[in-house]
Amino acid sequence: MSLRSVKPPHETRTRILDAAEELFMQHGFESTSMRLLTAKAGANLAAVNYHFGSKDALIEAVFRRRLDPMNTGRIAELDRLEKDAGGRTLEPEAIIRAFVGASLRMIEDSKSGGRNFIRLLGRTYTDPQKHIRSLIGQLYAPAMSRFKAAFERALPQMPGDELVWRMHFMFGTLAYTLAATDTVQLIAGCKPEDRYDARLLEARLTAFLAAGLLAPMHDSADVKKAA
Amino acid sequence: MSLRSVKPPHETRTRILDAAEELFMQHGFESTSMRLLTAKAGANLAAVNYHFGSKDALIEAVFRRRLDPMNTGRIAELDRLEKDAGGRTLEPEAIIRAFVGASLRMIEDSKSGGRNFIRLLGRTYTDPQKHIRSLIGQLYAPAMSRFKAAFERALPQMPGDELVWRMHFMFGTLAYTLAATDTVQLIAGCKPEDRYDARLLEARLTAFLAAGLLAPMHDSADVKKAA
DNA sequence: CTCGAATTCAAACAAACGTTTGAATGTTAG
DNA sequence: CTAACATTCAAACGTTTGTTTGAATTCGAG
Repeated sequence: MSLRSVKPPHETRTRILDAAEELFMQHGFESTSMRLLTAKAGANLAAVNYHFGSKDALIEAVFRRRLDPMNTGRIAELDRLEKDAGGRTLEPEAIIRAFVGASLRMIEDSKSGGRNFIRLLGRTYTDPQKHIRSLIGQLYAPAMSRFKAAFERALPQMPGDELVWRMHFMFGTLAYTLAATDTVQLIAGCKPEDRYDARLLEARLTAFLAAGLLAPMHDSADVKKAA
Repeated sequence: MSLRSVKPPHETRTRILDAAEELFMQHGFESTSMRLLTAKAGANLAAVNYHFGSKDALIEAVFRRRLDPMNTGRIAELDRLEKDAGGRTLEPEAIIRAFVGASLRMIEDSKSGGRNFIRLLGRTYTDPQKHIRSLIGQLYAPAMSRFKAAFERALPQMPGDELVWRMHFMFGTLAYTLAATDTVQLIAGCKPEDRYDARLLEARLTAFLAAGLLAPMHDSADVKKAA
């Protein structure tokens, strides 16, 4: 009985998930073959089908493993904020920080594959395959409705459809910022040194999002007049 | 000599590009087979390799066909704005409108495949394959540096790295808004009726982006203190 | 140790992939 | 018409894909 035999519960299962996370991020779902994946995981080719059933089921497992804890953490953080505030209404910026903080905290974690996952996730919101998008949507639904309710309380004067759009814009900014690593940075001729100084990025991102969320309402008369 | 024989210069070439645009948008690059693509275009399986050389070269041609005119149009619009303004500095919101306008105008065009292309484009900024991202970056480079210079003139007090980040956020918001069709909308429980009323969307998007661009600077002391 | 379940393994499966080939067809100019 | 070129076509190429199989191996409980 060696020191290492402390009974890892699903060792190869976990190794496969880690390898999948990294390879899916690097090459995408289709371009990652089971042969490359299992080789990287140090497992047999048949291991994926044995442990997960199919490649599609593996993809689903990759997202469930991280997304469920991440979003329950978001909700818990929001609950904590509201409890601390007593009856007072929350600052919109505090709600934003609770949402983006969960993503940015995961990006700092380069030890486990959190960074890989966040970049993979950001790209998957716009994946061509409908069943993948609907899986993501399903995993996000509880947190999203919870945060929408919080924003509605914090911004009672904002029309419902306007809030939905501004949440959409905010979500898009976050997703793209985390997923796109070089495209615009290179174009703008910027050194990517502080790219993932998460604290500085959080300050910049939160300032941008809060201003956008609180932007003065567009004059709908202008829109109709111009039409 | 029938009426139809008015000598279309590259009929099948164009049909292939149109079919590729739609199928790449629906299923992605890898999941779109040459057999399905050529069948939809009404061409022979070998036609793609004959007219373009390879599947990768076809992908490149799909982007070049639309992206080059779109970005030269952006630059021309910006030139026009600056000429009309004489020596006065432009409003940041006007610069934003010149940039997003080109995308939104193309989305209104459902006759030709502009709408398909915009959604495909929005997803491709974060494509896993590096040579695809670098192609996009190369096609965007002239417009991007031109708009960066315009923003620098309009916002002389903003530090350079802050401007780069805020342009990155704006670009991401636009890209995601155009590419993501259902993910967040369904989550938020919103009817997608006015999804592509381009005029209303432009008003909403411009208001959000302008506010974000002009957001009060984050206090870097806060960032360092918290660290 | 022994048995039965869980896991790993090498090998093979049929299907689909992008690409190439060489002949057939269509088009244009002399 | 003929010659030369451009395009289309059916067929086949060699790889690679995700998955399955059945035997070998490992492992934990009686």
